[in-house]
Amino acid sequence: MVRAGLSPERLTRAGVELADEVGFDQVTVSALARRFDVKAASLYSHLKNSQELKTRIALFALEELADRVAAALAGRAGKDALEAFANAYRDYAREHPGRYAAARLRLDPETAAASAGMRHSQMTRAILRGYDLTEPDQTHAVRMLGSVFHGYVSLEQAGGFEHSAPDAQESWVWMVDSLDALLRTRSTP
Amino acid sequence: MVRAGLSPERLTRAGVELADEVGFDQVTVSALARRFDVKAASLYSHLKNSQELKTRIALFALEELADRVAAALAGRAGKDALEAFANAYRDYAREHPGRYAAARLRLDPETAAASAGMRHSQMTRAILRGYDLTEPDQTHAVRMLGSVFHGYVSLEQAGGFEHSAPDAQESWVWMVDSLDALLRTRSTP
DNA sequence: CTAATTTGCCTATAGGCTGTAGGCAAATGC
DNA sequence: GCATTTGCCTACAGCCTATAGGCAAATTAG
Repeated sequence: MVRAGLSPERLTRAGVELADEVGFDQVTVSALARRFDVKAASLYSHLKNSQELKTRIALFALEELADRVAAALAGRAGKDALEAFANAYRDYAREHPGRYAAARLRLDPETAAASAGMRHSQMTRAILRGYDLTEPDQTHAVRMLGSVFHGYVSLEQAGGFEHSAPDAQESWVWMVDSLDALLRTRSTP
Repeated sequence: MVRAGLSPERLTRAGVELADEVGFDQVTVSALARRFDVKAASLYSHLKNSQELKTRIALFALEELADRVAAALAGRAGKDALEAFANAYRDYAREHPGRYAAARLRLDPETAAASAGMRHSQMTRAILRGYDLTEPDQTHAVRMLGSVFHGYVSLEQAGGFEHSAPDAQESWVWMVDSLDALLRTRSTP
């Protein structure tokens, strides 16, 4: 009986791919075991439980998304940075719907603190440096950007803009434009 | 053996309450049966399957939320209407997290068409009458408002603003203010 | 008012997922 | 080569969805 060569890392990787294929909430220990042609019970030597699997996938997605956003932001400022940030976010969600859903998993405080979550908020704040906002406006703006991008991507993924004109892409551009204008209005140079 | 007096309507009502108590995705046929002190199999005379239960709860929530928003909007216009709309939305999510989650369930096209979903987009458009937007800006604005309100409420519910100052309420007011300013900027009287 | 029918909830059952316990064989170390 | 460790296995228990068929309560008909 040849061994499958399981490990937490390989299981996480496969879980990440499974999430994109069948949806994050369809990721189960059973389905993952089938993918390795192994019995479900065997996975419990490598994973404490299914929650740990989901958390690992979420952490992977948060990290990957942060990397992408960081790459997109490199060398950009102002509206350019805002657009790059917005598009990195939306593109990731479109390319990897399961990973994006995973990234929204609610983590327990200590896991969240050790996650790439901090990088995300730091990068959002970095964008706002181009707009000269002072506290508490900066925090308000961070929350607003997070809300609008997440909200849009989430509604788009749910098919909310599918059967109506104009194209979702147009609204996205309009929205990012509008946010840029708004932030410039709020800036105190 | 005294009968429990089940019906699709009573089951839906109880499901709605269960959703707020334990979370929408913890609503199961089994849990609902326990609540009526009845075996799970008995519910299948009244419900086709668990999907139907969830859909019914979603439709109830959409309707109830639309009613609330309609009441909040009555007699208001402009920024006043925008604030009322925003608050009706957020308050509902805070008071009834399970119902709010249910309202976000993806419905199949024909069910969606027969739902209160249309009322929601019509009411959003009604608010924008106060800002003299022309197409396609109006559609873009409808999508943006939907995104930002849903996004904020969703992040707030996920605890995203819990451990940081200032209070989530302050950011909300700031955001609604900003959206009003933005829409006025975009208006073409 | 009783008898027939319908309706409502039951038990039994099957299949899927999570998770634990204990077993055997492959890999590793001495 | 032999002992130990490791990895995946079977078996099982508990909970969930869903179907089939049964019996008794409620309703309708004569």
